[in-house]
Parts: sequence; C-alpha cells; structure tokens
Amino acid sequence: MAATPKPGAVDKRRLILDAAITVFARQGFHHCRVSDVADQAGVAYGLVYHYFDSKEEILNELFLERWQVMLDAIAEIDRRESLSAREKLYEVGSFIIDSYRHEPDLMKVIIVEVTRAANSFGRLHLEKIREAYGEIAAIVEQARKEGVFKQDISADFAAMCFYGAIEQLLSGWIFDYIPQTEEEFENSKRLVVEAICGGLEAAPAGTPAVSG
Amino acid sequence: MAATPKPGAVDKRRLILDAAITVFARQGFHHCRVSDVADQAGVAYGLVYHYFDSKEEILNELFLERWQVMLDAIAEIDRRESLSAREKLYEVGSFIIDSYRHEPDLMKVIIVEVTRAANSFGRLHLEKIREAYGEIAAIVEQARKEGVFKQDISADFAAMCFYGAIEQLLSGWIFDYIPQTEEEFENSKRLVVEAICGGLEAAPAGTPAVSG
Amino acid sequence: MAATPKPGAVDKRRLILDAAITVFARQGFHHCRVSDVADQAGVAYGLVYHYFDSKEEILNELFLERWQVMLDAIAEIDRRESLSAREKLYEVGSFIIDSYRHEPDLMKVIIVEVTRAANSFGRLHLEKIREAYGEIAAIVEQARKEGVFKQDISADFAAMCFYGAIEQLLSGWIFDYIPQTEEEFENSKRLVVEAICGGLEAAPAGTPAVSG
Amino acid sequence: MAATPKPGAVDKRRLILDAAITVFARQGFHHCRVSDVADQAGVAYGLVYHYFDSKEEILNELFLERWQVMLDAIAEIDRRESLSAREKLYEVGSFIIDSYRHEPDLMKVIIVEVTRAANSFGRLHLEKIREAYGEIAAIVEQARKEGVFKQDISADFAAMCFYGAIEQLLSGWIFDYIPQTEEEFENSKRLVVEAICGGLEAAPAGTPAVSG
DNA sequence: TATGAATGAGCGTTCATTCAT
DNA sequence: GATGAATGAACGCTCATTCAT
Repeated sequence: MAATPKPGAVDKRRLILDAAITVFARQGFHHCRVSDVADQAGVAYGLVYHYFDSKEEILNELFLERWQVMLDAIAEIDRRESLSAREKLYEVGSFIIDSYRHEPDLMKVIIVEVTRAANSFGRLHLEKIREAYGEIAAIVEQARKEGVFKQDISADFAAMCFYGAIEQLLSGWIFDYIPQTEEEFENSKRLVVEAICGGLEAAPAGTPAVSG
Repeated sequence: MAATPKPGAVDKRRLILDAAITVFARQGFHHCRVSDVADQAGVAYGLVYHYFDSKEEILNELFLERWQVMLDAIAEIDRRESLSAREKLYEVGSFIIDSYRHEPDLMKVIIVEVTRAANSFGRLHLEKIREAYGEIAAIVEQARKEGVFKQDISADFAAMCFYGAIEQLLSGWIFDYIPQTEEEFENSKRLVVEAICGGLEAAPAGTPAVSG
Repeated sequence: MAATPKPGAVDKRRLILDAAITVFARQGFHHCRVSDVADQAGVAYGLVYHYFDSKEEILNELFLERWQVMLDAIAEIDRRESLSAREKLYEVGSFIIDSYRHEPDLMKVIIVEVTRAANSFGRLHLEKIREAYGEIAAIVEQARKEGVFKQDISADFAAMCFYGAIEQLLSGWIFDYIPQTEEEFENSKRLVVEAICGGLEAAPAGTPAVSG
Repeated sequence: MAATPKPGAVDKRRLILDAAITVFARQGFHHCRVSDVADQAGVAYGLVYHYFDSKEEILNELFLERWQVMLDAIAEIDRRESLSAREKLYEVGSFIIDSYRHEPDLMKVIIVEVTRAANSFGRLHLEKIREAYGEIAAIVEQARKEGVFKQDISADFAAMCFYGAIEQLLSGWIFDYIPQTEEEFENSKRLVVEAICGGLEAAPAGTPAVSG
C-alpha cells in the first residue's frame, strides 16, 4: 500500500501512528474518534483511511509492532547462557519496565487496550499475547530442570505469576497508584524478581540470603 | 427508587442485574445494547431505565455490590489472629478464586470490564479497587513487622505482586489459557501463595522447607 | 416489530413509506438521504430505523407491496373466462396504466428504481418481476392454443413485447415524453393493444378489420 | 483535451474508456469506483482525471459515442428507398440486436445506466434518446402516409411500442431472462417485427399471410 | 503524461435515553 | 410498574476529486 517515504520527507503514515498513540492513550480507543487522530496528526480525515483499513487496524498495528519487539527481546535474553534464571527474569522485567519508561503512552495503549482487554481487541491477539507467557515459561522451565526452581510450580504457572505481577506494576503506574520516578522504576525491577523468585518471606534465621 | 418487592413477586430489578451479568460476560459491556439486557431479562427495555439511570449504572452496581463482599471478606480474614500471613493470603486467594468458580460470569465482568479497564469504567472505581490492595498490604505489613516477611519489599509492592498474580490467573481462566477444573482451582490456590510467599526458587540444600 | 397502530392514531410506519414514495420519486433513491425521508414524513431520523432495517428495505417494501397487487390483478383478469385474449391484455394494460394514473410517484419509483434498475435493486426482485411476464405469457399461451394468436411467436416472446411496450409508455409519461392527459391515458390503453395484437400494419384492402 | 495519440503508442484515453465499459457492465456505474476503472485499465487513477472531467463524463462519452452511431445507422436505413417500412424496422431492430451481440458490455451500460436510468444520467440525455424514437417514428410516419400502417396509431406511439419491445428483449438478455444464442438473436430480429408490425393475432382464415 | 498522496464532504447506521400512554 | 415508540447526536467509513511532484 503505502510506499517507503522519500528520505527527508515526512512519513504521514508514521505521523498517524504516533498521533494514534497519543490519542488512544489520552482518551482511550473507544472514546476517541478517527478525526481526533487525524487532527492530532495534522492530516485530513481521509488520509487515515488511505493508510489504514479501519480504526481498529491502527491499534492492531501499534500492538503487533511493539509486541514483537518484546518477544524478540525476551527470546534474546533467554539465549544468553551466562545468565541465571533470576538474572534472565530480571532482564525481562527490566525490558518491560523500560519500555514503559521510554514510551509510556504506547505501553499504556498496549496494556490497557489490548492485553488487558482480551475480550475485545485482545481476543484477536490472544495467541500473540500468550507467546510472551510461553517465552517466560521457557526460562522458568530450564531453571526447574536445573533444580534451581521449585518442581511443584509448573513453568506455565510461574510465568503467569511473574507476568501478572509486572503487568500489575505497569497498571499501577498507568493509573497513578505508584509514583513514576526513576528510582521507583529501578527498585521495581529488582524487587519484582526478588518477590517472585525469592518470595516474600524472610529467610529463616541462619539461612544465607540469596540476593538478586 | 425501587421499593423492596413484595414477597413472592418477581424482583425485576434483580432480574435485570442478573441478565446484565450474563450479557456483559457474553458480549462485553461495550458490545451489547441495553435492549440485549432487557431481552435476556424478559422485560421491555424501558423498564431498565425505571430501575437504573443508565447502562453504566448497572455495571457500577454489579461491581460495587460484589467488590464490597470481597473487601469485607478480606477484612474478616485479616482479623483472624490465629492465621499466619501466608495462611491469610491463602484465604484471600481462595476467596477470589472461589468467587470465580461459583460466579464466573460476574467475576469476568468485574475483572474484564472494571478492574482491567481502569481507564474507562475502572476510573470511577479506582479508589474502591485500591482498597483491596490496601487490605492485602495490611496483611503483608503485619508480617513485615513481625519479621516474617522481608523488610526490603514494601507491603504495597508485595500486595501488587500478589494481586497481579491472582488476577492473571483469573484472566487465564476467563480467556481459556488455563483449564478450568476443580483440581486446577485448588492447586492454584496453593501454588500462588507458595510462589509469591515462598518464591520460585528452590530452597538451597540443607535448608528446611517452609510449607503453606 | 411494529404493531398495528391504534385506530385513529397516526401510523408512522405508513407515514414513512408514503414520504419515501414522494422523496424517491422526486430525488431518486440514490440521490436522497434517509434524513430527507424522515423530514418529509415529519419524524425523527432514528424512527426510520425503528421501522425499517435500512433505506433499501423501504424500497423493497414499496415494490413488493405494490407489485403483488399487480400480480394478483393480472391473475384475476386471466381467470375471467368471458374475455378474449385481446380483452384480457386490454385489462392488464389498463390496470398498469391506471396504477400510474392514480399513484404516479409510486409507479415511478417502482419502474425507475426497481424494474428498470435490474442490475441494482431489481436484481433482488428479478423473480418477482418475471412473474408478471409469466402471467402475461399465460394469457398469450391460451390464445395460441385456441389458434387466435400466431403460432410462430412464443408466448414468452409476446409477453416481453407487450410488457416492454407498456413500460416504455410509462417511461414516456414519467419522463415527460408523452403528455399526461386523461385522454392520452385512455387512448394508450386502447392503442397499445391494437398495436401489439393487431399490429401496426393496416389490413390489406378487403380484409375485415379486427377491432379491440 | 487529449491530443491524438502517437501512432503505435497506446491510447490511454481509449484504454480507460474500454476499461470503463467492462467495469460499469460488471459492477454498475454506481457500484464501482474510479479506481476500479483505472485498475482495469492498468493506469493510475489520477490519469482518469487527466482525460476526463469526472466519472460521469466517462459514461456520457460512452453513451454519446455509441448512441450517435445508432442514430446514424437508423437514419441511413430510413434513407434506403427500396425498403418497405417493415423491412426498415427489421433493419433497425437488427442493428440494435447486433450491437448487443457484438458489444454486450457496452450496450448493457448504455441500456442499464443511461436509457433505463432516465432520472439520473439519462436525464442529461433525454433529448438524445428521444432522437432515436423520432427516427423510428419517421419510418412509421412514412408508412402511414403511404397507407401501409394504420392511421389511428400515431407514429410516435408506434415508435414507443417498437423501441420498448426491443429494449425489453435486450433487458431479457442482459439479465438472463432469455437465452443468448445466435439462433435466439436471429429469431428475435424477425419476430419482434412480426409481432409489432403484423400483430400477435393470427390472420383470419382465408386471409393471405403477410410475411417479413 | 503519469502517479498516488491528500482532501473532506457526505451518508448510512447505531443506540443510549426520554416520554407518552 | 411497564411498554416500546420516538428522538437525535454521534461516528466510522467511502470515494470523487485535487494537486504536488
């Protein structure tokens, strides 16, 4: 459809996608009009339909584009053999949290309008969303095989807990439960791994602490 | 307002609320019409406006009614002094999971349309939703004071992880990631506490296991 | 859907249908908006959609309602055993021409937007339209069997010629080729039968004229 | 305006006109986009506007171009003094039927989108369309003067009947009421003249038949 | 000539809500 | 209480046409 834009020229398609991120994040996908996106992008209404088949397709594209980046990143992390399971999960959590830190609107849209809206748009992407759980589960599974992680908690189950905790943190930032400071972001990276891998319970006295 | 219905008479208001649970769960709040709810209830759709101010009010009422039951239940659990923190969290998780088990449509509506839709309807109820986190945090906080839970993980943070993990599990059932068997429900109650409190990591050899 | 209106009350559904006749005839189906119909009927926009599923359905209803009346009338004419074939065709032509005379807008809509628009809306109604040809053909067929009509012109072919001639006359009135006077209508009834049954050619001298 | 294309070069204007015939015939004028025509022609849709002022102008051009050919042909037929009225009408009918036989798409477009759509595009061309009736009427008129055709049927009226019958036949082929075989075409040429000139009624016994 | 990005008016349809009965 | 006819704002999408390149 749309060709690669000439170098130096403004890529209107990108402009529209970026405008959509802003508008979807601010008003919500359902509560904004296509014209809001066009206005935000500074283009005519019809141009949106020149580049996209529907309002929904814009959201799908935003999601797929970004989610794939995350899937690739997690896969890459899992391949780093020098890392322990806990370190791998730390990297995964870091990647997600940093994604939010650097592109909060985009991540808000993805979390709120897609992954947490699984019975509307998320439905379309259930498989893609589950891939992420699967990649996390793979990290856990290896740790279980090595005896580092508990045998009685399945890798899938562990992945759900880990991902759920992180998505809850993102939700906390998105909806202002939790202050959004650099320190808070960094602490959260560390603590979510500590909580899920090491558990909330303090080690019994005399037990050497296992730090992350 | 609607008066208490005569004994023996059909409570149309309740009929409409129950119909809304079914319809919201099946079609989603945004993808159903007021008339769908009325049809399901077997009443004229004008009657819905006799009992409720708007479509949204129905959802609000469903949420508030049920969420309060949960808040009360958690508060009650927290008051049981004989229970350890882990046991309390087990009871909390059990309550939520059993809620889904016994009323899956209602819980689906609450989770999908309210707590996970915090930028639309959830926005109205942020405070009420946070109360739940606060109650869980209170349980954790006491355990921290007693030295049973780690000091470096704040109670609020811990509560987010715990609630996030459970909501993720519910989402898994709602969207059919996870099989919905009695055994699965029971295992999940146990394992989510084990994962969050005890951590995913196996205890180092020689360390006495701490069971839930 | 819409119940029978109370006696004395205004039947809004009928009001909309009548308004549609006026508007479709004046502006053409494609060149009017649903709001034009609603305005003409003096009702709110949405009421049109309360009674009809779509703009198209209004046209379909207008056509089917009226066309069936014509089919019934032709069938009834064919059953009158005392009439000759020529008399039957005269009655058929009279019925169609009088239909236009008494409800020119409705007939204009049916002819212009349906029977002469067979590749858009007419497509839906091809079968129904052909029924009329079939009924006319039946009249001709009987005359052929009786030896009154020529054997080498099939009944179907003859029906096409007869119907085509009449539709052309209606078109002439609709588009003001032909003056619309009472006299013209009456003459046309007589002459179209004379032309098609008796032919344009004058009888050879000495041949007794066959009058209609 | 577009200049005459270089010899050997592709005439894009002609390409677009031919593509329009195909597309208008297949989808209908109203149900195709300018880009459909351009795609069919294998050119960018902007080019259509280089050669034509509007989508409508393409249709106008197709109609005028072809209709004039027919007008000329009928005029030429009328000038052939050796032919009887019936023979002239046979030639006219043959010309129209052969036109459809050789260029069914073009004739379909002209009949369906112009002559039978007189209240949209046809409106523009009423005069041009009537010219054809006039030419046919001229043939009849002469026959009336010569006493060959009946006096009580006016030439205009007769022309309408004759043209109406033929257009109905074309419609029958266009919309697949009537089989499109060579034999059918040839028979129709003969029979339509026989029906309209000679009439449907069998000659009374003892009357010499007048054959076409 | 030729391209297709850009424009924006226009329209069909939906549906929450009101209200007369 | 109960019904469903009536309202009308809102919105997604289409597509003929323009125009910069």
